[in-house]
Order: sequence, then C-alpha cells, then structure tokens
Amino acid sequence: MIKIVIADDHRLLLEGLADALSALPDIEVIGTAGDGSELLSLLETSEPDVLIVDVEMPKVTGLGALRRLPKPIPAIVVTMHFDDEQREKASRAGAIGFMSKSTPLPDLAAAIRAAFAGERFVDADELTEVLDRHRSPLLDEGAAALTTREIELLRCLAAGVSSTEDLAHELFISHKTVKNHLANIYEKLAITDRAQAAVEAIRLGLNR
Amino acid sequence: MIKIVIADDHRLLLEGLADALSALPDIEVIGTAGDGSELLSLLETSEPDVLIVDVEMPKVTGLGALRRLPKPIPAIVVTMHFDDEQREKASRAGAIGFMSKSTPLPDLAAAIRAAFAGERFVDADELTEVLDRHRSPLLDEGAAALTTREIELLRCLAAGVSSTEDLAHELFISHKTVKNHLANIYEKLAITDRAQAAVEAIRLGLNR
DNA sequence: AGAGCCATAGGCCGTGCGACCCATATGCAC
DNA sequence: GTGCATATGGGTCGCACGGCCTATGGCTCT
Repeated sequence: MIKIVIADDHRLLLEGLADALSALPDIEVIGTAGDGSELLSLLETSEPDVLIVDVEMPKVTGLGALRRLPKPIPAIVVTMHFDDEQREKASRAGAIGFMSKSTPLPDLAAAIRAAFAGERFVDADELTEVLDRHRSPLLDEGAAALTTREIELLRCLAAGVSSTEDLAHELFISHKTVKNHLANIYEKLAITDRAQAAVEAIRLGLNR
Repeated sequence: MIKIVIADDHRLLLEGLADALSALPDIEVIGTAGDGSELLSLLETSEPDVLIVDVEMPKVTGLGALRRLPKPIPAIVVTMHFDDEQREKASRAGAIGFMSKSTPLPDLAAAIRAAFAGERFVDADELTEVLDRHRSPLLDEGAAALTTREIELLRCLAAGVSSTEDLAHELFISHKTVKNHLANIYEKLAITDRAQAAVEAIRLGLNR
C-alpha cells in the first residue's frame, strides 16, 4: 500500500483526485492539503510515501513547500500550464516527476508507483527534452556560450571566492574586468547576482 | 610509465624531487614549473597523467591553478604547514591527494601511482580525520548549529532564490528578518555573503 | 522566576554590487 | 580589408547588501 498526500488549492480537483486514487488497490490517500503551509503542518504528523503537489497554491507555493520538507519525500509536481521553466524550477526544488493536470489518471498512478519505487518518473515530453539536452552534452543554451575566462570565474565562485576584489586577485585582472565578466555571465545564464552564479556554476559541475 | 609534472617555487625541492622521482622505474617527470602560471602554460603543450603541486606559490597559487586546469588531471597537493583548513580548501579545489613536505618519498610515489590509477589517495592522518567527521554525520562544527529556519533559508539560496525580497516572500517574513538570519548563518559558517552561503548550502546537501 | 535560544522586527551606516554606458587591443572569419 | 567575439580597463549611479545594534514574544530547561 502506497501512502500518499495530495496538495492542491482547487478543492474539486483535490477531492476528485483523492477519491479516484483511493479507489486503486495499491494506493491510500492519507491526507490532503489546500495550500503549502497546510501541507507542511500535515507532514509533521503523518509520513506519506509520495507527495502530489500543485505548483500554484496560495500562501506557500508547491515548490516552496518542497524545499522545506523536513525529510526528503518523493514528490510529483502537477500544474496547469507547463512550460520548460516551470519544469526546470520544479526539478531543482526536488520534484521527482512532473505532470500536466490533463494527464490521464492511469499515467499519474504509474508515476506514483514509480516514485514509490524510488525511480524517477519521466513523462514522454520530458524524455525527449532530456535527450535533446544531453545530445549537446548537458549544457543549457546560455552555458554553452560561456567563454573560458567566464568559466574560470565561475570556478572561483563555486570554490567560495565571491568578492570582486578576491576574484580580481585570483584571476590577475582589474576588479573592473571582473565586474564586466560577471555582467556577461549574468546575461548568458539569465541570472542576476553572484549567489545565483555560484549555484549555476556548481550545477554545471564547475566545482570539480 | 606515469608522466608527471611538478610545480613548486622552492627550486631545490623541485629539482631534488624531480630527480628522485625520475629515478623510479615507472615514473617520468615530463616538466616542472616554479609558479602557477608557469604550470598552466606548461599544460597547454604537455599532457601529464598526474600533477604534484605546491600550495604556496607566487603569482598563481597551487589551488588557483588547479581550479583553472583546462581539463581535469589528478593532482596531489604538497605543502609545508598542513592544517585542516588547507586540506579542506585543497580538496575543494579538486586535489585528489594531500601530502606534507616531510612525507617520505616512497609514500609520495605510492600516492602518484594511486592517483594515476584513478584512486583517491588518503594518507593516515586524513583517514582518521574523515572517519571522525563521518562519525558525527558529515556536518562541520558550524553547520551543526544551524537552526531549522536558517536551513530553510539556505535551501532557498541553493535553489537560486538570492535577493532579500524574494527570500522574505518565500519564507513569509520581513526582509529585516531575512537579513538577521543571513547574518547568523554567515557567523556560524564563517562566511561573508550569500554567494558563499549558496556554495555551503549545496555542499551540505541542502539542494536535495 | 530566571536564564537562554529562537524567530521575529526594526534602525543606521558605509560600501560593494549590479545596470548601463564607453574604449582599446587582439584574433578569427569571410 | 570589414566585421565580430573576447579580454581587458574605465566611469557613474542608485540601491541592496553586510555589519552592528536594540527589542519583543515564545519556548525550554533548570
């Protein structure tokens, strides 16, 4: 029996989903929540095997809740509008699967079982996308355009060298040049500051 | 035959070491460098299997050079004064082994062979240290003292939420409180800004 | 009843940072 | 040659950030 908790602010969908999933022989809905904070307090007392979480919710969003799980629980993120950015964010917040709200129920059930088994659920759309991404080895659009100097700078960031002056000293250039390189990095990676740059640098494996 | 390059600013030690290692049947010293930038330019033309690098060097330090390797090469870091912080930094810069300059030659040779074989060389001191660290599961002194709220904040940072306003919105608190939490985190982890905090957060596994 | 920690909130100050400019030199492509 | 990208250096401006301080309410432990 797979114990699940569902969080969605659309009561109708929430209850319908709970009913439908409860009807399945191997799935038991042990709780539901209407927003992220409800979900979090619910998790203090119950221990589901899998979470079904809506992205868009009042108070604490689904992704916000995922980041604040007391301990990691496989989560499947559900959403209305599914663009790549959403998917990316969900993935980074720790979601193990992604589904559109228009996904047929059997597919969702399959995703739940896969998540329970510790597998990462991948739907067809995502699969092709991931394959595409890995074909040009791993690098996202912006990251591919990074120059060698920019990568060196990101390496330093990933190693904890963060101040302009330290970076300038480490790379033997003026602090002005450091700021120019940083600005270029921000634009290419679509980020705004060095904290995000450090995160990206590590995600791109530049800390190794 | 294991091809190695040695970088050390103490010429005597450098040459002595090169001679001694060359005398070994399975090791060939294909180049030496007196500082980090020499090392880097040397690596543009030659392809050693293993690097021996001194931490303290003029111009580009050993660790700085390691971070800027065109492609990853197993490196053994050598140093005079060997404290835990040095070791930690070296490890993060990508060093595969660490040795004191007082290490007997056969041990260094063993480390080179291990590095060449793709193994991670661990000397006795380090082994006990690592075991100690893993006994109290992984957390460094400061990290153990982090409160739940501080960890939530670090999670957000690791997820790319960096601005004070965004963090405040994500955690449903005032931006003043965010800054207080951040200041406490900085002190506990001995860092100075959110870029370093993001790096630490990921290192502590808070992105999962 | 006190001591201590945590989470919350606020004030003040100096400066580091990011946004937006421009300039120069080099090297590569066509 | 004329471009274009890269690496370097510079300037200005306004705001966000980090450092340092006080304060209050809730909670636990003694």
